[in-house]
Parts: sequence; structure tokens; C-alpha cells
Amino acid sequence: MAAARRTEAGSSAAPNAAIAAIWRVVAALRRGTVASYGTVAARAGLPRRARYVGAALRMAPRSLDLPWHRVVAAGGRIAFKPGSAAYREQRRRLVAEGIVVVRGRVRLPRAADLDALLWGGGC
DNA sequence: GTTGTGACATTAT
DNA sequence: CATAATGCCACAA
Repeated sequence: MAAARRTEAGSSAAPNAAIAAIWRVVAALRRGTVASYGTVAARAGLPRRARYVGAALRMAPRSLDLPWHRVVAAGGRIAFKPGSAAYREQRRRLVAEGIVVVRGRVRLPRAADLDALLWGGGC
């Protein structure tokens, strides 16, 4: 086999293990639940890789139906620029999910609660 | 190997 | 509470 690796940046159907792990964690977020990039990265086995989560979500196809809108920055702040299309899109979806959004911030559960939400709900 | 960039996080002011 | 600066880590040119 002649070196079939590269950076795995093109094929959406054959992502990296890290990307797959991130998608898995994001897909595990249930309705009414939100998590920060750092938390998602940590749960995906990638500590300190919050930025990588964003890249993974960006490259993720809509076919996966990933709840990317449930992933926010630290403190529940939306990572997108206020007023931007993506910003309003995410906020709209969050509100539609029953999540309270105020001034670009969402009610982000504490680490303990988040742990319970992620692991106490099902797996 | 260096430089620049990014859907972040944390700390300081 | 908002903004600035710094740190972090991976990837692209």
C-alpha cells in the first residue's frame, strides 16, 4: 500500500480518530444540554485541544446531523461574532432546543452537573 | 524550521 | 462585566 495517510482533511467520510471522537461527543449532547469546546475536547480524549473541536465541527458534513449549536465557548459564550449569521443561527437553534440564551450566553451547567448529564443520561 | 492563523481558555486590568 | 494580553496546540504555507 502506498502511503494513504495525509492530513485527512478532505475526506469527510474518513475522518481522523480524533475527529471521529469529537463528532461522537458532540453527537452525544442531548436536547437542552450544552458543553464548552474545552469540555468536549476533554471528553473526546483531547485535553487542551478546544480549537481542534471547532475545526472538526466546521469540517463536519450536515449529513451527520451534528448538534454543533450545542457547543459553545467557555462560560456559555457563543464563539461566533455577535450579529454574524452563524451567531444568530446558533442562538436560534439553542432557543428552539429550550436553552435559555441571554446576551450571547447560555445557561452552561457546572462541571459536576455536566458530568452527570453526559454520563448519567445514557451511554 | 519559521511564521501565521484559529467555531478556545485563562488571567489581568 | 468587557476588553486585552498571553498561553495552548495543531495545521497550512
